[in-house]
Amino acid sequence: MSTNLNAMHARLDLGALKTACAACNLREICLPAGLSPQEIDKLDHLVYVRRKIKRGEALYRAGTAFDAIYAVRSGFFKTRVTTQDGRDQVTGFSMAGEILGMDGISHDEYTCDAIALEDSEICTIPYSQLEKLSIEVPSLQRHFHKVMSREIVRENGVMMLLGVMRAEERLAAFLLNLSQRLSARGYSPLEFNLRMTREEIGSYLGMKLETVSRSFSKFQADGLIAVDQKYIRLQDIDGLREIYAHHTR
Amino acid sequence: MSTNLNAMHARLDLGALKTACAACNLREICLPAGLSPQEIDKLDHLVYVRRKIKRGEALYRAGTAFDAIYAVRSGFFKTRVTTQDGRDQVTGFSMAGEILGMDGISHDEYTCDAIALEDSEICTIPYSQLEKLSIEVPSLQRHFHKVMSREIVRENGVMMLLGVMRAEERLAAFLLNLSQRLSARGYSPLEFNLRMTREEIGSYLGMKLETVSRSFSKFQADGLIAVDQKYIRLQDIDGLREIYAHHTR
DNA sequence: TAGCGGTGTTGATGTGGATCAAACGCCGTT
DNA sequence: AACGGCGTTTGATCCACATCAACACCGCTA
Repeated sequence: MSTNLNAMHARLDLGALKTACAACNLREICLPAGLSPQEIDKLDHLVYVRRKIKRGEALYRAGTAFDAIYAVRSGFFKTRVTTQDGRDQVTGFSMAGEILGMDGISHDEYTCDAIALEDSEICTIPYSQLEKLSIEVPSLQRHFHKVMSREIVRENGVMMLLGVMRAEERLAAFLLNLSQRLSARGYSPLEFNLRMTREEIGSYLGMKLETVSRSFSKFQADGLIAVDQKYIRLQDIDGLREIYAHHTR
Repeated sequence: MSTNLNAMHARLDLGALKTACAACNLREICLPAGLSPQEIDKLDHLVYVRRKIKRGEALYRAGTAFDAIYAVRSGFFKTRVTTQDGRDQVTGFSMAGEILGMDGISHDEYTCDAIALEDSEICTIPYSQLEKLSIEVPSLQRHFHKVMSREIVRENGVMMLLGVMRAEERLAAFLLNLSQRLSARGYSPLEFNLRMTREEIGSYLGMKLETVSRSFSKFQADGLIAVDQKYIRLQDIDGLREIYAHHTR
């Protein structure tokens, strides 16, 4: 558990189990966004467990008792809901700095599964303590509300995708969204490796993996992107935007 | 403004502009759910504006400044998001006791339109005051979090609808959901009048109005429901459940 | 009482993407 | 180096739903 040779992050914990939002380079996009150094310090006392989740493992599963929300420290997750009969819908992909588990608040149990798509690390934020601290630190309360609200807005956007857009528009929207989020984290907005399979993309976008694959091929043929397995390079981002905006027909 | 001859609710305001959650028959399903009488009393000071919205009018629109959330007192709303090019997606329908406007928190402006589908009445809950009161009344904070979380979960369900279910399954899910919510409000779960058009149902469910109409006719032919324009009677609710559960194929 | 616009139903036809099927590349295993 | 399995690509075919079109109905207003 304390094999903290994970080079990139070793400086952050300095041998302590306790994490340090104050020293985390995600603090501007994660839960502490907008807090003062003093306030972040308080939050640090709350986020006391960092946990590693291996690729393929669940951070939590639908039906298990809710007691914490999670911040993705590193890695990549999908969330999905499943029906009795086993069909499932990917409801989102989460990357560093994003918050997971808010679906659990409503009924004191999680309603979806959160599965790591690569070896990942998360910070545990016990909900009861978050509630308490929100009372002491109004700006934390406000920011947490914003995080939840943002999730609502994001899901509205997905409903739009699924409800009115056609296959290629959805995929263009998906790529542009990924690009933008990677960019906000200091990565290249123009080239990246997908962490999910075609099938997972399809599930998220409400289409079959074959259609995802075909659309990728089409985009490549049209010079919009270069695809090599999971590696994607956006070659004509305006072209993609045009496809995305073009839910005119 | 004070033509409070609106028979059903006149007893509630007794000539005062101030609303009274304490006396509201929706208090068990609305924002005050779970609060003690003393706490509800505090909330009452906050919910000081009740407003009437006529059928077709907007409670708020995307892009306008956010400063309050709203509780539906009576009536019926749809929320929708619209793209530049005018296509829109109905993201939800709201009835008495449900909360609107939480999408506005994230970026200090509303991101969707909330349109009354019949003459309606809403309670305004200024957000800044809700924030303050949440600090004083932890159970209010908790319940508000639950309300937001429930919205996230609801939207997950819609994503499931849109992503993996076929037309008749979606419509069955829609009817069962309406039935359940009406039932929770003391109305008959077996017969009701739709407040929205076929087109609005279709937009919500990601299908065309013709398909909605055809599916209604199919259900009727199969003896599952009786349809007479907006009037719906559920005749075989288990049959509907079977269709809904049957996203096996 | 007629006319009219918004809404709903139903039929005929078209099509985007699903389904079915085959083959290939990549990767870890033996 | 051969093997098997998973993920992906691509082609052929199918079908659920969209689209196009005509008409019916209902509540208005005049």
